Amino acid sequence: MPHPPPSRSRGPKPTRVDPGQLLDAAQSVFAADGLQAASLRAIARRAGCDAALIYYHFDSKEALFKALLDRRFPAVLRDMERIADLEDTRPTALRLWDVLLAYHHHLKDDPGIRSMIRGEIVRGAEGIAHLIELQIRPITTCIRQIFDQGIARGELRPDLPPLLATFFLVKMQLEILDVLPVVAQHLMGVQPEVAVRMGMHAWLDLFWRGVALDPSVPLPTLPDPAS
Amino acid sequence: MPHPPPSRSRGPKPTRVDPGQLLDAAQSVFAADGLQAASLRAIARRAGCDAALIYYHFDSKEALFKALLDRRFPAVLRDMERIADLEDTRPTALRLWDVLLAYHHHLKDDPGIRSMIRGEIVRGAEGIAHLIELQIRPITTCIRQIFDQGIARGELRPDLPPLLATFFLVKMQLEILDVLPVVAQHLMGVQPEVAVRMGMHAWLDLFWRGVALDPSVPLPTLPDPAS
DNA sequence: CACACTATTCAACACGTGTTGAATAAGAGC
DNA sequence: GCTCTTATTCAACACGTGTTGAATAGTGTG
Repeated sequence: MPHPPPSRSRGPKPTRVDPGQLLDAAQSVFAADGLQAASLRAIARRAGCDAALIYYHFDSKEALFKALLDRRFPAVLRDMERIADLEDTRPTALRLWDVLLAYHHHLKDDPGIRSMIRGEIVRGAEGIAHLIELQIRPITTCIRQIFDQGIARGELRPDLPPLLATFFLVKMQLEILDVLPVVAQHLMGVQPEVAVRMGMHAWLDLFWRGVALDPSVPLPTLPDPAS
Repeated sequence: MPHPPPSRSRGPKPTRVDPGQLLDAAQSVFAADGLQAASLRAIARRAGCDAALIYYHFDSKEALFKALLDRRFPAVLRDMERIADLEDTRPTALRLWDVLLAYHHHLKDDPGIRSMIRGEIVRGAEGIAHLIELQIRPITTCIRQIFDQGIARGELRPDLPPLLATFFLVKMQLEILDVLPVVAQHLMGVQPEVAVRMGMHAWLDLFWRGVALDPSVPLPTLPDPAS
């Protein structure tokens, strides 16, 4: 008997699994395991369906990940465009702090996307590199504009290389989100959120002295990141 | 005929494959693919032997990786201990630059170890985390001492948090080695070594202003990293 | 009621993985 | 020349992977 019972479980369920739920599941599994190590079966398990269903909604694992980026990055870009607005005349230090806060807000709960992007960049990935550049470049362009404006307004050193400054600012913020909590817990026994908060303040403090035209002017009071 | 020819190729080869060669092969494959993605068969192919031979010299993939760390880190630690020596009375800025140079010298050709360590830290790896801490902690302790000495000598801000400063200094150096070359090539069309050199100089310039007691004293001339 | 469409699962495929046990060739020691 | 040890390969195992094609249950439409 090769056909034991004709298995009653096929066909649409009463509770449908829409693509959004699949993306949610994919996000948390990617977040926990990374792009390479995350398996479609694990994602399906989390979404409460079979792995094959993913292929009904998406073309491939890579397409699933691409959809994840498409869902997440526009919001980050919108925030950055707001901060980089020419009519924003607040002190540059505050605007740079807002940049850090925006990264914190959008990416703090998604180590998967952070490590993924970084990993693909480091590996010089041919596959989705152009996509990443498509999503990331507009964001870094905004930040670069903030530096240019800060120089023009006489708040920043005129010899500051904006591209490297941008790299330093956001790269360290990502490392504060990714690495610092683990290191701080091991070495200081400090809770992750505390480590991130302390790290962000210390980083902008150091960075500001590094880029300001007059490092002796103190930083304005910076609001803690919302947890 | 289940036994076609009794296959002449077993037994020791005239050209032996000693563990050192296996480590060399492992290093470059880990470097290219990362710990998780690197396969023993790929390592064996590179070493010109069968994957099973790895199990003759090492207990497992993880033990192979551990041996790799054991071979590499003592040299880094020795350099750091030299730089952190209390009798080194050179300007603190120069000593910090030496720290960057040491990282550059020992790790510039080994993205594998860099990404691996970082990856395991980020993942909060239980498995080899204690090992990593065993190898890494002494190194960071040295750097921390340089900061403490710099504060005591009146060169650095007394309110500087040494642990976070250490984190910032070396984390960015690693990102300059890992990420900056790729980003710089994409965005500025600059050669990798040039990007690293520019990045290191710009980073110490920014960092020094951030940590110095008097940011207005200029940096001494810093020698380029040897390529 | 019948038909088409949609969302879902099942079973399999081909492949790659870390790992192991047995077989075996070369060299060393007696 | 025999034997023991060492270094090596082969073949397989059990498993996990991304992916596909067919089967099927529910839903909406004519």
